[in-house]
Amino acid sequence: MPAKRRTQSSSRPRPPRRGAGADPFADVVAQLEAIERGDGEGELRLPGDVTLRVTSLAKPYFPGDGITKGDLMRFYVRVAPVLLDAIADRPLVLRRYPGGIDGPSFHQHDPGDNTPDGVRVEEVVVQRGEPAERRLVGGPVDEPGVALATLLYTVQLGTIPVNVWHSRVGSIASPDYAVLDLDPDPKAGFAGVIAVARLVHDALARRHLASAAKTSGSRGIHMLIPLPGGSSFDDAASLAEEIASEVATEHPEMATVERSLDERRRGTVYVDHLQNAAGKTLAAVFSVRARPHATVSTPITWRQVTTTLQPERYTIRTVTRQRDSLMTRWRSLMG
DNA sequence: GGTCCCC
DNA sequence: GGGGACCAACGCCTC
DNA sequence: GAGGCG
Repeated sequence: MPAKRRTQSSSRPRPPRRGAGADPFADVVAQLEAIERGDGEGELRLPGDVTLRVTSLAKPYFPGDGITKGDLMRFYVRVAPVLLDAIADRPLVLRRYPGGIDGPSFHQHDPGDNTPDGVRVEEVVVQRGEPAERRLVGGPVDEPGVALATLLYTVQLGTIPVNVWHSRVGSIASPDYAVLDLDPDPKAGFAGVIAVARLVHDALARRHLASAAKTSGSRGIHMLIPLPGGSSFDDAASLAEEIASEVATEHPEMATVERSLDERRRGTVYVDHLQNAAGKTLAAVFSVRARPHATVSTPITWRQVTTTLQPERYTIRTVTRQRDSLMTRWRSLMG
């Protein structure tokens, strides 16, 4: 059973707050709470006359933390003002955990032929010269009902992390960022990740390149480097390789680009530059990870990239409390 | 988690 | 209506 | 082509 939840004195949705903190989907949160308090099954009414059937909302997805499928859906609705922008027009790759994080999981690209009305499916040219394939695609920014339905449908299927392509339909061959994934050896720990992140940041700054950082939600940091329009995956891959190799060459005690676990020097941080390719995905900002405590990929500032930063402190619960400032932060980092 | 098929 | 079988990725690297 | 890796 889910953990005991505070009973609300009223089922009335909270009035939206003003400014950046406005909560345009408070009513959807309230609907999810009502359905979960009932038998866990129901029909969500979303903006633009879109509806979505949801089931099993009381099912524990993070059993050690009392976090249910309904809690996961509500979290995504609460960060939707930024998350929907981040995934708009991007093909989605599902990783489904139908029994929660302690059960089996599997990947899914093809959404099948029977997706509900209101959920966005597009024919996407996955590989140049190959026939287009059906893919779930993050809803367009000007259709919040479709965008929300598509996101929540993936969760309805048991998806936990929101994994998206680096490019968007309409310019599917052009990633809008390059990514470096900093992943510490167990001996390196997060202090090592922070040190290497600063080195990467400096290497980029020397080239007058901006970057944005977020916790991966796991043990590392994702660094995103916005690219000019029209950049290719080759452009992204070669930039990422150049930066990663430079840092690893200059600081072999701290950083490595060696992919083999056996060959990787202990105590180093793996600077993974190989994810810049068509069809590869990254956990979006505010994606929840299928890990204990429901950790969240959370924007961080350079002032915060210090040894006091503890990535495991960013969870569904803590990020919900700070969401207004965190959403504002990501908007200022990525425009 | 969803779908299809068969009892 | 219930139960059971079956389905659900991929790119890039090194060897 | 297989296996490792993410």
